[in-house]
Parts: sequence; structure tokens; C-alpha cells
Amino acid sequence: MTVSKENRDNQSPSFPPKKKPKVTVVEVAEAAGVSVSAVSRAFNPDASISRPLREKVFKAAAALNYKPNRLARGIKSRSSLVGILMTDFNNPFYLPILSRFTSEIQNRSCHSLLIHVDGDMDIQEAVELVMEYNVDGLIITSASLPKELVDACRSQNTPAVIFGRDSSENSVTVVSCDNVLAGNMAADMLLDAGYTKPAFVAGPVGTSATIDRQRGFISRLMERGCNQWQVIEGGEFSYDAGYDATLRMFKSVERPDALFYADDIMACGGMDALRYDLGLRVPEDVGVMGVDDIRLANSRSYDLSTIRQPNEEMIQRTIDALFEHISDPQLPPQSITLPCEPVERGSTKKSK
Amino acid sequence: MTVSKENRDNQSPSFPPKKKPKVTVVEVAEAAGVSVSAVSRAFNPDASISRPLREKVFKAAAALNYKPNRLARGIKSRSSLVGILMTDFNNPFYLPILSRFTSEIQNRSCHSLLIHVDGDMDIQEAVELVMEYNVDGLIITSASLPKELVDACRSQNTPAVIFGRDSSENSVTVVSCDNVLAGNMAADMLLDAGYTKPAFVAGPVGTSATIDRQRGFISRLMERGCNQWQVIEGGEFSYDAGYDATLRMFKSVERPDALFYADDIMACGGMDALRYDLGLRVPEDVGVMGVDDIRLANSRSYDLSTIRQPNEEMIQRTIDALFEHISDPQLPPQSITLPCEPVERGSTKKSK
DNA sequence: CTGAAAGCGCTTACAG
DNA sequence: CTGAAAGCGCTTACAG
Repeated sequence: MTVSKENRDNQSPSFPPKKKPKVTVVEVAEAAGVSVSAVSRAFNPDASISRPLREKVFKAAAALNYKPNRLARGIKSRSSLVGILMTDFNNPFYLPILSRFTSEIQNRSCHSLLIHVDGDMDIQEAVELVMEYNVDGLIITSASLPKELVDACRSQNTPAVIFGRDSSENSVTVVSCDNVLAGNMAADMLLDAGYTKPAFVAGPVGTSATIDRQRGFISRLMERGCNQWQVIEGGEFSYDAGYDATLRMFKSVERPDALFYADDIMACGGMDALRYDLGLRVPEDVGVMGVDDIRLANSRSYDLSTIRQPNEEMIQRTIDALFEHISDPQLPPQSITLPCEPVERGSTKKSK
Repeated sequence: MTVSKENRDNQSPSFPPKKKPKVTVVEVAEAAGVSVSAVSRAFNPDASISRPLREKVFKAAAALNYKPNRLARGIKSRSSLVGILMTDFNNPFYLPILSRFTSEIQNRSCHSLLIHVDGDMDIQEAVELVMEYNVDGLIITSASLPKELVDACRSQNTPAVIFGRDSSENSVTVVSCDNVLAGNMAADMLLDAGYTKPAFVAGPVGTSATIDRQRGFISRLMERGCNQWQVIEGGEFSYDAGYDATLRMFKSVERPDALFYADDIMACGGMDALRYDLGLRVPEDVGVMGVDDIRLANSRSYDLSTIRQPNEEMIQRTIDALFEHISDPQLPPQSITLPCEPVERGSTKKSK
């Protein structure tokens, strides 16, 4: 007597919500009158299966409201999981980026495993954890990038692409904008506007973005014969860091007449310090620039001149490169550097 | 001849990076001279296993650099995955929140599956997708919450907690702050400061937070005998929405003398419109308030009076409640409403 | 507390 | 193209 199944189906529906029995390949196969292999193949885009068979399976699956169990699938095959490693959770720059990444990943019917890398847990540990999920690929947005991470990815043979960092690493794919160029452009904009004693407010120590921006900035200043520049450590990419660094800088004897911050959110903090604590006028007394072109840069309050990163394109290229590597792991790592673009707004004097 | 194993181990290490063979329970068991069950138990905190056995396993595991495969584990047991459903990716309010959630989830040795719910894909679909990963639990930050989502969770028996929304639903755990109270407080602060013609700039239509804030605001105004209020639709929670709504409002005949925005980022946009487009002084000509107390509210540029949500506590309570439900699925849903707190800054006149 | 064995839900050689 | 069967890496009754 095959009673067990019926039993299961109409088992006291009003009772304490028992875990609804999941429908599996077996049930679908039964319902469709085919093998489980057929069911499996039907749900795998590039498996060899005839149209009619696939449709039969889909029909049965739909009727039973079958959803493949990704976890089980992931054991032998792709997990459909993409890890996103993030550090800079207090930089608003990253929210829209995260937004686009997750959408794009979902568009390719994968999901995002978001890994928060912070002080407590070193990045190495983070990678190991994410590897336990057999992620198909990894996006790394961390500003500081330890070598071990890259090694871990390679040893696991997990495709990874680094977002927004410069291409010193040649063993892994990197998508970034040309930060040296960004520095050049900032120097030009400030010099063209007539500022003569500019300063660079650096970001997190040792991160390639800030190093390159500084290098590009200073070298262009000197090229153009400006020698009265200075550099100050800013610390992290945050409003407070920019604010504090600015106050510190203006305690010194040599006051700059223009400030180029390692990124926009620092510039916003700095501008507030200039205007509201130091009583200086922007752009008349001091010119201010940042990098990124975050939403706030285009607000009426800050109206910040900046160097815009081609975010949309960087994101698109990152996703494209990642999925290319996922489908063909033999692909050599590439290094994609996109140009950036100056955006002149009200925080600098008009260039002459 | 047991050659196969040795073969595997020292197989041409210099060759094209073959997928490094993962070490599994079987190898660890062999190395430790125990059963695979023992290995499994050693890695499951509440399995019954003796200390010495566990240590023996750990030693072997460490030597082999064994990491349990979470995917395989997830088939029969917990996936250690927590889904986070988000909509509002253009509200900076959510970045720190996301930061805390992911950290807390990682602290409990789980990981975050971040689901971006947007227009293209309805929330129903998002939930189904996330269910395919057998998430242990779900955090929902979506402002608008369709009933189907709640049903989906229940039918899958997946614990879920809704963050930042009001407790109209009684079938699922909700953590929010008292938004009616927030409205009351805003009304009090503006009235106490001497404003007499306040307006409410609403957020996304149909979301409980904005509805409740409006209700609390208006009802308190009327209680205190102020009848010259108005309400305008703001649209989404964003800088632009606040900016645009403000310009629209000031085209009308009846100009308000104080604005209470549904949230801080709208208030920032609005304040910029007031100051830079309409040439009004804040707080002298118009008082401005928001809700949330985002980082920017405390900047010198905006210096925004607001109603602070007890974010830290809301997050903590959300996580606690979620994990309680995960370990005991029979727990009844609770509805946790926390008080909020007025923060008086420079965008409103000093209360008398 | 411990082990041998069956099972989780899906995939993938292997034959046909 | 299709199916029967073995296997993925782990967990969990079931005995002892």
C-alpha cells in the first residue's frame, strides 16, 4: 500500500507550520515520467537535452512549484555565488557601487555573498571563509590588498577581479581608473584657476589609489613649475578624516591656497572645516577638489570640483571580466585602466 | 598498490593551475585515524563528541588545512547563510546599517547573501531565489513590504525579521522605532521654536515609516492648536526628491515657515533648495527637520535638526531576534518598537 | 561517546 | 538525446 505519499501531502495543514517538504528532482521526474538526469539537464542551460523533453520537465516543475536547491547543485557544479569583499563601509561612494554589483550579479542569475572585511578579521580569514562557499568568483573592493588574498584565489583557482585599485598586481584582473591621470588633472585645474600653493590631503596609507593620485598631482605641479606644494596625511576615506586633517593643516605656518583631497567625502569634510571653523571662503580664499564625483559633490552645499571616475563603465567591465573568467578559467588576467574626467564646479575658481 | 594517492599529492605542481584538490572529511578522518562521523561532529559545536577526539580531529584538520564545505553542509543542515533584502540603495542611511549587519552575521560565523530588490524583479521573485539557497534566516529592510513575502517565509518556515518598518504585520517579527512618536517630536520641536506654518514632505507612498511619521506630526500639530499645516508628496528617500519637492512647494501660494521631511537625506536636498535656489535663510526664514540622524546631518554644512533612530540598538535587536528564531523556530513573532530621540541642531530656531 | 551506513538534492561520466 | 548508477562532501538516525 503506497499510503506514505498521500499521507505526507495532506498532513494536518492547520498544525504548527512543519517545514514544508521541499519538492526535489525526484518528484519532478516522477510527475514528468522521465529520469532525474533529465530533470537535472532541463535546468542546466548548456546540458544536452531535446526541446520537447525539457519542456515536459518544465511543465511538471512548474506544476509542482519546483525550485532547484542551489546548495546541492553547488557541491558538484557552480554555486552561482559571487563573493564581494568590502572594507570601506563609511564611504558613501560604495553604496551605489554595491547596488550595481548586486543587480548585475542577479541579472546573471547568481547571488552576492557580501563579506565585510574589517580590522578584527584579516582579509586572509575572510577569503578562507568565502572559499568555503565555493564562490564562482570574487569581486574585491578593498582599498588595501594583501598579497595573500591574491594567492588564496589563485590556489583555489577562483576567478577574482579587483575593483578600483591600480594595476601593480599582474597576476589578477584589475579594473581601475587612471589615478595618476586624476592627479594630473587636479593639478591642472588648480593651477589654471590661479592657485599657487596647493596641498594634497592623502587617504589611507599604502593604498594604491591615494598614492597614485598624489604622484600624479605632485609631478604635474612640478612639471609646471609649482614648487610650493605640501602633503598631509588624511587617514581614512571619511568626512571626519578630511575635516580633521584640514584643521591640522591650517595650524601650520604655511597655509595652502588650494586643497586636493584623496577623495570626495574627505573634501566635503575639509570644506566644512574651511568654511565653518576657519572662516575661509571657498573658492576665493581656498580652492577645494576631490576625486570620485559622489552624489554629494553635486549638491548645492558642496558644489565640489572633482575628478570623476567612470563608475558605470568600471562596474560593467568588472562584471564582464569576472564572468568571462568564470566561464573560461584559463583566460589570462587583464588589467583594465579607464580614463577619468575633470568636473569643474564652484569649489574652485574659474580657470583662466 | 596504493599509488593513486601519492600520485595525486605531488602531481606536477608547476603545471597550469589545476583546481587544487579540496581536502574533505574523508582525508581528515584517515589522517586522524577516526571515522568521518567523528570529523563531522568535531566541526559541529553542539554534537556529542569527547574532548580528546575532537582535539585529535582538529589537529589532523589543521595539518591538512581542511575547511568544511559549507555548501555540502547546507544540504542537510544549516546553510549558515542569512539573506538581507534591500531596496533603498540610494539612501546613505543604509550603508552603515549594512555594515553592521554583515559584521554581526559574520561574528556568528554566518554569511550574508545580499539581495537587491528593485523594480525589475519583484520582491516575490527575490524571495524565491534566496530560498533556493536555504538561508537560515532573512533580514528585510525594504520600505514597502508585500504580503507575499511574509507568506513565502512562513511557508518555507524561514525565520525573518523586518527592520525599520512598523509593526502592522503581526505574523512576523518586526524591529522599528516609534515613527508616530518621531512625528510627535518633530511637531513639538518646530512649534516650541516658534514656527507656525509647518509642512510635511512625505517619502515613498505607502511605506509605513512615512505614513506614521506624518500621522504623528499632524496629530500633534492639531493637538497643540496649529491648523495651518500642509503635506506634500516627496517621492523617494533621496536628495533629489527632497530638493524637487521643496521647489514645488514654494511655488504655491501658502509658503510654510518650517519643513519636516520624511527623512534626513530628503531634508538635505530640501535645505539646499531653500538656501541656494530660493535664497531663504535656515533656520531664520524656514526651519528644517529630518529623521534618521545620518552622518551628513551632523556635518557643518547641514547641521540638521532631526529625530534620531536608535540604530545601534535596532540592529542589535534585529540580529538577536533573528538568531533566536533560527535556533528556536517555534518562537512566536515579536514586535519590537524602540523609542527615538530629538536632536536639536542649527537648522531650527532654538526652542523657547 | 563512537562508527558504519544511509541519505541530503543534485550532477556527471558511462553506456546506449 | 536519454537513463541507470555512482558520486559530490557532509550529516544524522541507528546501533553499540
